[in-house]
Amino acid sequence: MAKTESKSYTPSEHEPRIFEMWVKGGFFHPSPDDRPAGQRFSMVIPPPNVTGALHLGHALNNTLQDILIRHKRMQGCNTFWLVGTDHAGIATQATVEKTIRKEEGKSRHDLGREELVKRIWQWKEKFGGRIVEQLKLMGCSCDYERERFTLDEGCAKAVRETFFKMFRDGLIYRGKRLVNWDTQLQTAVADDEVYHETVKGHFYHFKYPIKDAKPGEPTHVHIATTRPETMLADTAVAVHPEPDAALEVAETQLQVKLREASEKEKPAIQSQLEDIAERKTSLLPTLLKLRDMAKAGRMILLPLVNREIPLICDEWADPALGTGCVKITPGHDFNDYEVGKRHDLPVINMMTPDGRVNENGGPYKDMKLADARKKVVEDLESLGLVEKIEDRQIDLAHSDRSNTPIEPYLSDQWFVKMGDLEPQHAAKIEGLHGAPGLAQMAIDAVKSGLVKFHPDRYAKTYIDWLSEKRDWCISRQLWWGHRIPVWHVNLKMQAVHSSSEAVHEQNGLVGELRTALDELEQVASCQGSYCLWADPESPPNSCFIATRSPLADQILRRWLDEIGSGLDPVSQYHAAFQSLRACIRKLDQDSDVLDTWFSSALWPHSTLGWPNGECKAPALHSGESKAGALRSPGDLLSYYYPTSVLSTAREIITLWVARMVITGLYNVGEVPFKDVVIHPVIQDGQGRKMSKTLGNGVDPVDIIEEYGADALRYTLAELATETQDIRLPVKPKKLPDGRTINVSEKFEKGRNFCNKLWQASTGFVLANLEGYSPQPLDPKEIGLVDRWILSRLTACQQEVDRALEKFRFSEAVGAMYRFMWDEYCSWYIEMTKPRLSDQAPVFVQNDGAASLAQSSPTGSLSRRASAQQTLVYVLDQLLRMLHPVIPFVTEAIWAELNKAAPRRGLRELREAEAHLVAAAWPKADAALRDEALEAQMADVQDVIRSVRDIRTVVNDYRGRAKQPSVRALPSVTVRATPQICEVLTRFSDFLRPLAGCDALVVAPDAAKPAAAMSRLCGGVQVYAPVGDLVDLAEVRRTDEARLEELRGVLSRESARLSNEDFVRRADPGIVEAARARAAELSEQIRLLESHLSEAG
RNA sequence: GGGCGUUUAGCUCAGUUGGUUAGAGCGCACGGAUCACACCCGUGAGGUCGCAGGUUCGAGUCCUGCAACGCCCA
Repeated sequence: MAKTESKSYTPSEHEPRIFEMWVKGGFFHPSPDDRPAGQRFSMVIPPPNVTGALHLGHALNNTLQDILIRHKRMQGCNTFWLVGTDHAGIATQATVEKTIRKEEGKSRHDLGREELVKRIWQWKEKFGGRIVEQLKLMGCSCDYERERFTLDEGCAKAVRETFFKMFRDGLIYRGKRLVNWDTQLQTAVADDEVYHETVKGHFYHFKYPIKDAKPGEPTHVHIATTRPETMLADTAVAVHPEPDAALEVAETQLQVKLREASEKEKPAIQSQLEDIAERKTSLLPTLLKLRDMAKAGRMILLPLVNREIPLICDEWADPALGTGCVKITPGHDFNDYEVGKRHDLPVINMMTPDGRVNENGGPYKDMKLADARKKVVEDLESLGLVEKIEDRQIDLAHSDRSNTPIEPYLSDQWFVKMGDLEPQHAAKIEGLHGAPGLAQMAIDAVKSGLVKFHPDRYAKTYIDWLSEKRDWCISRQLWWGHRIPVWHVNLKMQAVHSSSEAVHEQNGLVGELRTALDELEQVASCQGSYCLWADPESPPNSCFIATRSPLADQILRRWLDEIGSGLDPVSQYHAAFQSLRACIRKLDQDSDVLDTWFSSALWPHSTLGWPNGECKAPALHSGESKAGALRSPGDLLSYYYPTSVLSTAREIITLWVARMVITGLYNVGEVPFKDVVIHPVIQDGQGRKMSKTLGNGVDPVDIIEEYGADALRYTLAELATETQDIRLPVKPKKLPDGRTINVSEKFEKGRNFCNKLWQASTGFVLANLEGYSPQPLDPKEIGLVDRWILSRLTACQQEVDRALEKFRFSEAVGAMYRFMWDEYCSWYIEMTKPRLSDQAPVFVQNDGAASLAQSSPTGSLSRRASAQQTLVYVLDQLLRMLHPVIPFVTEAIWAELNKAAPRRGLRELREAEAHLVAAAWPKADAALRDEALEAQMADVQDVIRSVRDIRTVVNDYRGRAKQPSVRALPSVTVRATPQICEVLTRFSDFLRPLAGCDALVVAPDAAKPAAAMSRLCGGVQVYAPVGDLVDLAEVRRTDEARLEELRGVLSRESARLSNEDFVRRADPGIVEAARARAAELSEQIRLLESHLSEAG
């Protein structure tokens, strides 16, 4: 029958109350104190998207962070882990908009900006707490009392201040750029919010008529496109300046490639070569003529819109592709935009923000792009200008957020300058600290080692990306986010005739405006709140005002209100307002918001209270803050900044890590963190990303429910090697309640580990503590086995320390696993059993030497007592070491251990700390390491394994022969060198029970029993007479096989040694070891041969 | 197209400065309800270290090339 009582560890019985205890105890909520910088440890969590739920990647990342912070907390550091979420602009707005559309059938425009933002906040309040709740379930020791949000007041302040500073420093500018436009959400989306997908499409070949074609000249130019409707905005057609040379180059390259290609690739290359040869005869003459015509400045009549556009020469037109000519649409294609810049072509936009044709599309105005495409093709067809339409696979960019195709779209955007500035300009910017530009400053921080990546190869990703120094587009056409703190000014220009007059007048008006703003600042006591900038790219009647504070905005808004209803003559602002009226015709607040990464970039210092200039920091007292409230920000910043470690995924090294370094240096003057840990990506068993659509995702909360938080953490930490991907085979599991969840049997290892620890601790150690009375011990004089486990404990501690130091989580966990499971449980605990049990004397009585092993310095400590004390001490150390990885079960055991054995230690006895979370990290005591003893123990283990092996072979045989198996061998004889015999004798106490034999004879010259099975290990021979139990002829085969194997090994070894080069050139130690090995092998072979011959 | 990574047992992965007979967990086979633990204990089988060259006395490890897969950036 199954056991009625389950004693397994049940995580759900412990986790909630333990977590509550930690939080109530204030262990996660530190206060700055007098600990020096070296004893402070802080981290900021990579803020998860507020709309999201925790996925396995978060679980991994937060496990690693929690391991780090718990480790440092136990080492006595003042530890602070800031938690919070990201407002995730587009993702959140899209989610809420979708809900509203579905539930109320309304668009954001129906609701209006204010209402939509209100709704998103409501939604955030309702669902935004989910992530933090999940972190709590995982046991993460974040400071939940200081939770932050990238859109909260403190972050808003930091965002405004940063924007204003950069604006003032000339690092922010406005420009017309082609952006990835999402016509559904009507916003620009960043490159990283775009994914590419191959779809079925067509390649349309059109003919454009050439104006005034002369005899002998082509009458039409042939172009091909996948997006016919964009022809409405064509501003040129390009042909290669040297089509003949270009074809030659292409041909030569292909020939080289053909020579080196594998047979498989050759046909494809061959056909490409044929194509080029064909082009040289059929296409090249026309291209050459067109080239000459382009040089002559000839024009093309763009059909349908009937516009004249130039034929130009540009290398973008590849004579080896398509028709050899290419239409140029700078307003709707990224490559064409570059061509347009080179040739100073006009840029025409033919699209409205919602993806229709605008007024530039003439008759096609208001049609959806897809409809316009059909109509354009039809109309060209009726004009006889369509040559052919091919089917083709097209790589199409899609918006990550709406899954609609991206349209390149020309629009006004704000940018941060990343590249190097003019030296005089750079020198004036304090925040650059002498660097030539923002990107370079961040590159230098890594190159100089101020910031280190782990694994260090990721520094390359970071540096390579920053080295492109591409400007950062920071505006998003959304409503959810930090509004760009800029006002657009339309100046009251008079009608002027020349551009120089206009600039002159602009200068004058801008000067007046500046004076008026200065006056406003005076009256409102907000000096330095406005920054004025006239954009040389914009028309002269415009300029921009950046505002530093909400107050600065309120004043401008009030001015607008009063302009509508009449200026208030008694207002303090009256005079300044009048001055404004004199120079401003129109004033609008910029409607865009900032890229979410702009606020994330400030996260490490904005959350610690930057900018603290105006913060009247109250004294910091623990226990009086409300969640979310920011207390004494200045103190946190000076105490915890720079943070210690940042742990994150590699995909945001560029988007986030690089930008945090930039703003940290720019705003605070110090890097935001010293070490960046990049963790691997978790994939499913087939190497695919986990995703909702594939349904292969694993929900950490499901894993916690199934296996416990510790099991989740253990397994994830063990997976965290330095590789970049890790695979986690996923399989669905049906729950009793009908739900199906994804689990992975990998987590069973974590669960089993926790259970094993629980069983060993509560079921064995704690169950054997009756009469526990510790005394100060001299570790040198305690029992051999105790010394052995202490030596192994020390080795493990050293390994764990080394691994954690280098952020090698998997190694640390592996070392602890092996120590706990193999050494503590499988060997040490088993070896204490004879000493703890009442039958212990049975194993010593006939063997005087054995008492040596158990002698204590004073003789007053019984064998049972010393075993108890060491068991407890090692468990104490083990729990401390494991706590950062599996905090719940260790804390649960700790409480039990404190009840049964509150005082513990070796040389000194101490009262254990009440809670493991705040207990001291165990220091490795090198004096406890005894490698000679470990080697002796290895011999003992070998003998034990040999005996067990013989017994298994015996029982295997008996099983097949339908005979009952034997529990222990009747007798075992061990022959070995006198030294080893002496060791074995000292350990003989537990040798017999562990090996499983009734009688044991150990002597260098012990008589070999007849009809014996043998095992050889090292210099030890183990014999067990088994003639009564098995048919020896049957068993003989294993010895023969073993003999064959040994001969093989010996022959390889001998060959090596007979190689003169090896003996001469190899390290002498290696040669010596090889000789010793060969000698030992020869001896083993000799013994085995004689054993076999004796056995007949 | 550029960069990075991976390829070792049926599966998931370790393998340090090149040097014993290449390891672990799971799975598999056999044995075990012995008084911590069947989420367990004991024993075992299972590997031409992706392929081809090279360096070296010696290569899973270093170098070159190739292949497959994955990720990032264009």
